[in-house]
Amino acid sequence: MDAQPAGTNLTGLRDHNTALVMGLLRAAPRGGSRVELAAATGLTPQAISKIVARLLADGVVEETGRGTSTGGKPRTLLRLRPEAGYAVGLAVDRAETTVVLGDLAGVVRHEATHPIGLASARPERVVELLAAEARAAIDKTPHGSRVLGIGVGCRGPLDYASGILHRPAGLASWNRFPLKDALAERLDGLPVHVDKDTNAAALALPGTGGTAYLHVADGVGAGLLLDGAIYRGARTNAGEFGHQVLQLDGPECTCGQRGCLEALCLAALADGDHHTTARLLGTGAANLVRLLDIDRIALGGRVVSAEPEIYRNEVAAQLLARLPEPDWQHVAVELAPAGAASIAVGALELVLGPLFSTRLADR
Amino acid sequence: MDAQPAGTNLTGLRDHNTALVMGLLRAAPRGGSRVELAAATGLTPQAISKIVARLLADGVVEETGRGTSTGGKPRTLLRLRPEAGYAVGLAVDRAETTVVLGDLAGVVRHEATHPIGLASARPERVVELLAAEARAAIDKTPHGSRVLGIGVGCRGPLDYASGILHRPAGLASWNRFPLKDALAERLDGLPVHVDKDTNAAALALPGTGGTAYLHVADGVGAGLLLDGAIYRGARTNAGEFGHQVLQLDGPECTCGQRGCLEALCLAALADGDHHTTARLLGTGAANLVRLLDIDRIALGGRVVSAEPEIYRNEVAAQLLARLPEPDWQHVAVELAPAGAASIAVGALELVLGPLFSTRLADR
DNA sequence: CCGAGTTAAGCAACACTGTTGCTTAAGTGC
DNA sequence: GCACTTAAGCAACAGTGTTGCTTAACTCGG
Repeated sequence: MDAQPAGTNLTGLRDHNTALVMGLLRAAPRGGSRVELAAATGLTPQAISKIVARLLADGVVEETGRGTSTGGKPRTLLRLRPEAGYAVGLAVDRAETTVVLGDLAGVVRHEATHPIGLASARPERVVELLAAEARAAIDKTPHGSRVLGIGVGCRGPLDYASGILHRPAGLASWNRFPLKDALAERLDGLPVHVDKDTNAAALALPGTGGTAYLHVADGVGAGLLLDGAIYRGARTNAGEFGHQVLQLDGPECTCGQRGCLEALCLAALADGDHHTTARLLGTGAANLVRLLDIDRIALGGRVVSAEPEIYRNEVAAQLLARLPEPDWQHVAVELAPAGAASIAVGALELVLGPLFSTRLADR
Repeated sequence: MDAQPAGTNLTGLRDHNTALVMGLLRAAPRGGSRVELAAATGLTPQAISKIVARLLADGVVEETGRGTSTGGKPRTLLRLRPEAGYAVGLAVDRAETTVVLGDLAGVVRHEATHPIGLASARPERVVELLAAEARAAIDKTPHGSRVLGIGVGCRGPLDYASGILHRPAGLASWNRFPLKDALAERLDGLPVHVDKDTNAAALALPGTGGTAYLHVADGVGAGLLLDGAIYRGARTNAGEFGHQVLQLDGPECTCGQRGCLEALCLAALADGDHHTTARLLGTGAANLVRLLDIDRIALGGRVVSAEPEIYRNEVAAQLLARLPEPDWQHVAVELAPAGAASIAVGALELVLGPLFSTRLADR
């Protein structure tokens, strides 16, 4: 008789509804009103008034004027006060790091790239430099600002809960390195979240719902947004999209199998054949859509950025050809914003996301 | 500004905690105590006492004696009163239907199989017969019992929310048939849930957490239990495990692709080659494990039941060979209980499950 | 121009949740 | 037999969203 699920008390109830309201306001950049919030949450207008009053007192929300009347008193427009909180997002690659400072609304206030990466030095030294970069970003905020935490996107495998890396390819010295705790220690206990770069990139996508982000660079990976949240799996290592076998008797892959999607793609890329690579990616995507019934696919990564239209068109074409009912099973294929900055923006979301939605049993 | 997520009030809070307590008691067949419930939920003992008092008054829970003392007053043992509620589970196949009557604890009180299936007659007539079978099962309950609802497991595709079938293979007359509403209408509005047979089979598995149930019979499908709940996807049609492409230039499949796992398996089965079929299944399972980081796989379906040990051993062997770190990524491979009864038991769970856990934003 | 109608938002009292502080019940162990 | 320990209940409480009503602010028709 023990389990994860926790009971909830009045504090939890309040926090849940408050997060819900904040989330709705964030999703409405033009500003929402109390009435709309009441309709969207199912709570009474009076309850919303109380919640909003607390948020106004905390300086998290502000009134920005009046909407147009619909026959009576016009609605008072509300919006998040972006400067009520800041977060730092890091995209740590092998050779360089992109740092982003974002406000509560997720808008990037500052961005920089530095030649510090996982392969730059010993882990302890790299962490020191990363912490310094994070501090520098924090120093850009107005004096006395609330800093909510730091999100880091880097290559996996890693354990999300503990923030410990697990044998990252070609980076033996990082094996079992507690990146999360090491960073937190050097930043006075500021909350730190470390996730795979593919998950961070998926979080940077606009919109919500079910989406698979497919990443093609040195390898082929995926970030899965299922029911609006990153799906991580039992050992927080889900998303190994590239090592699905597509050709039983195919070429050997570094992972030990034969005919992995990644091995096939990299072989085609060696010939500069983006069309074949895209077709293979589309085939893998079709497998994924059928298994998970996902209705949106986003493509990103260095390779995709080289020939974005080829990838978008070819993947869309493969899905159309391979799914028996393209109208019922329609899948939107999009290009994700290019570059490491979007990973850093997604890392921000690791910090900000929990403020805007709670599952109400998370604590 | 609109979305699914609903705000929660005191009623929702109470229902959430109540369901949590009931769920913990169900999971502890030997009986739990108030103290244990408090520890497991994080609520205060007093709050648990109040919740338990309500459940005792409702007759849903009963005290069954005292536990052993640990130095002080012994704990009062509590357990669910199984006869506090009943549900009916139907496993509807092409040619026959298994009906199960289960109590609140999920124990089967009555079971029967009838030669009525989707292909037996026109849909309207079949629904009439199914409703009659459900009524017959309900009549086995003591007079005045509370009947909670009916769960149905049948072949897909179908829409879980509306309970409408969508072009089931070889059953054209059932296309777009509103099975859920038709059954509910003939059963005086009793709650009805209709889900794919593979999802029902997954729900029948003991234990919780992340599990993939792989089903091999006429076709190859899967039911995905992610984070303890059935994952259904955007159009509630997730689990199309059999139509993943494993061999790009393989034989043609009925779905229009080439080299689907299902096509390869069926070809091997035509030769009676269970070893090859099992090996292919294991390859597909490895793809799935890498994508979803699942730590438990259950095997079922008519074909598996014919040679269960071959399938278990071969799938386990494939996973061991194909996952680079068998200790970190250990996957338990089990055999699911055989037969249609287990699908019917899982269908029960469609009704009972929501009583024992709520996501607290489901309404 | 003005009053009726409409819509938004606040005030006050309320119902009901889990919490807190204390008491009572029912065992163990020296 | 008494001190100690653990379980469970009682009573008062803090704080949530709800209900009923009032006030604010705008539209519209005559």
